[in-house]
Amino acid sequence: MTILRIALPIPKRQLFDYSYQGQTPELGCRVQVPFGSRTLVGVVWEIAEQSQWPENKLKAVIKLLDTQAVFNSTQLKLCQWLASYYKHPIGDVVQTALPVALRKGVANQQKLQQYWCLTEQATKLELSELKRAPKQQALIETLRHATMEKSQVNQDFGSATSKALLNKGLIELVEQSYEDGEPWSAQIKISEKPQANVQQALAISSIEAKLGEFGCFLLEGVTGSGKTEVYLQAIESVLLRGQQVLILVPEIGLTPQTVYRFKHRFGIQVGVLHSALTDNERLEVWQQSALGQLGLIIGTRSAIFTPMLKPGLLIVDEEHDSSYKQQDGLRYHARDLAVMRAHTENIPLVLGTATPALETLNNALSGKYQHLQLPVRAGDAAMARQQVFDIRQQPLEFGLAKGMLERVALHLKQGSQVMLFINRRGYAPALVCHSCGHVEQCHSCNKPFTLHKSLYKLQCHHCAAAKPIPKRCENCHSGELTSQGVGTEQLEQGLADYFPAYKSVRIDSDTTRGKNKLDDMLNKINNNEFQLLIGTQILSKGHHFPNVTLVIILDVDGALFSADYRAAEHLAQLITQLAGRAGRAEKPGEMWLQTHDPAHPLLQDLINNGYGHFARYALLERQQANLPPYSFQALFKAQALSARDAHEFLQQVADFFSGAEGVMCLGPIPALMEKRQGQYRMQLLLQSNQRGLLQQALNQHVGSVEALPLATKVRWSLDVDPQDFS
DNA sequence: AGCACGCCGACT
DNA sequence: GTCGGCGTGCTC
Repeated sequence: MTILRIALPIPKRQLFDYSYQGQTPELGCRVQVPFGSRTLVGVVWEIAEQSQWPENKLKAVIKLLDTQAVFNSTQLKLCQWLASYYKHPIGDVVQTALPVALRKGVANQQKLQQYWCLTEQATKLELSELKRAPKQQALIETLRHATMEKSQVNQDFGSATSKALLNKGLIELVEQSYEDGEPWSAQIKISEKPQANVQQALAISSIEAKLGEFGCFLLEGVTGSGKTEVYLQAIESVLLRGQQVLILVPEIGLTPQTVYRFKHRFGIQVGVLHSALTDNERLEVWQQSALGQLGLIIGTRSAIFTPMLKPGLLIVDEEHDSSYKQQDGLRYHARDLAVMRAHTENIPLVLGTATPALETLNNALSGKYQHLQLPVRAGDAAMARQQVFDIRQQPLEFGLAKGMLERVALHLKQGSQVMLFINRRGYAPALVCHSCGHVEQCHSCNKPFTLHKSLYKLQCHHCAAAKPIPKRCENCHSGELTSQGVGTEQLEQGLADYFPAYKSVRIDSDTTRGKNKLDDMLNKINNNEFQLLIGTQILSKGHHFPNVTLVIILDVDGALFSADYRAAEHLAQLITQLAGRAGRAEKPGEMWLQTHDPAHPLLQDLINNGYGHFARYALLERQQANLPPYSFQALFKAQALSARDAHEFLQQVADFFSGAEGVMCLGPIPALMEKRQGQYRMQLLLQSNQRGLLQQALNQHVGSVEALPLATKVRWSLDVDPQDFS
């Protein structure tokens, strides 16, 4: 009898055995199996002759769903690695790696390609007959040159346009198998490319020299130094070899312009994977890539799982970006997985950024990665000059010092745009009673409510809680409630009142919610419709603001004195990214950092010597403090309605690890956010100087942790290489 | 995870 | 008497 050992979407670190009659399937095929009272879709992970499970309790596979495995050998290996490195249940890993449609058990068969072409009637048509329908006219015009895929038409013209033309009998839908279409390798047309400068050429040839084998590159290029051109020329070589390229970009960086740039350069279809796709659209890209029908695939974090028939190159753009680390479930880092993937596929990997993560820089400095540098800014770019502004004993108006307001006025008068950066949404981060000092707090999170004046609400930024703004203090009933601190909303309002002649806009997650809203706003900004730009993190990600000549960061102190040892690194990345995206050669920008500690060594190092120097200094500090990347961490988190349960559970976990060789055990201690959404949160940090020892200890004990009686009572997770300690 | 089983309180 | 609350435990 054949026993199939199945990975099921169940949070247990084990496989489930089923009997199977018939020809033995490949590993990586999906099956439908009975599980308790339900039926589940799982993946054949191992094949055995016999089972540990008593034969009378063994159930049979209901149905084999694939004749060909949905995972190729590379993906099987990567899943295996993920499960073993992150100590995560294999079934859950498989679940994460598979597109939703395939998880549900739909057939993994490619649909027919559908594209629109003109009917005979349309060839005789005078375009002027459609002059009242410009969109239809444009589509006809486009189709006169070439047929176009249905999905592409929907994206570019909208489905209403094609429907109208279909009804008029001017266009028709033609179907064919993707395999019958012209392959992308035959479609490549390289449009004109710029001449690479010396450093770019060196970087390109270094990458090209590694094609066909494993190699990891850190491409460190200041903003505007032409990283993308290096990508493009390396991609070109790979495509011309008939191989595929997978590019990862940060969540916010996947804009139509990014995609257009690649599509336009090579004249081929680009597979795009982002969060807004439907399950079927995602599956389609996955299938096309797996069958080698796409030359280029661009996507966010989870795109790293997309299979390729003929892989040639991996690129992780803005590799320092924190969105590459998944923060729930399987807490993998897409950049680290990319390294593993490049290794198993035997292809090169390029990690590109202006501000490398300290882990990555360390690997480059130690020679593990090849370090490619682009120090010169090409074309019309110039880095904004960075300076600190001492705000000790300075009165602040809506968070801004007087001297800063004067700078703002000056730049506005010169017809430039001004950008103000503050990492707090809302009007004010707290509402305080002036007579008794009581602060309005969210009862589920024990954190101050954020005041949102425009919404007439107090909102908790850690859970969904919100309530009307109270008139009186809930403690002493005094009517003197005052706001404490400054958020984007207050800053915008203050500036709007102070500079009534100029238009202001606020760019944060409150105002950019909704499809294309951010994109619209950015376009309007670059059309000079606004002069005062107030925003959060979002501003630093991937967008250029050539008309901005003044950037002010209001609150750098928070990050300099944070309990999170990565906060300074993130602040430096933010400052450097912002400085690189404002201004241009004939209109260089200036940047001011408001601080109470103008002499802070990290801050001084950053503004005087640049990110590269700062990062090396910060690495030295990490080394002295024995922090990552010089040590290795794993973080157990637990949350429960009672703080005692969470603590008790982690104490038992700590007891397992207390004797582990070379592993230090810190905790259990309350998490930085002690309470969230009504749950008490604790954590236990494990640290070792050797990755191997930490892994060994985890291997030895996760099983026992999982088996603890309390493990079913509290919500717990294990985060290997944690990024976020909140 | 999700579902059944089970043991207690408030309803027609 | 039963409907349903969610604690516990199991699933090949």
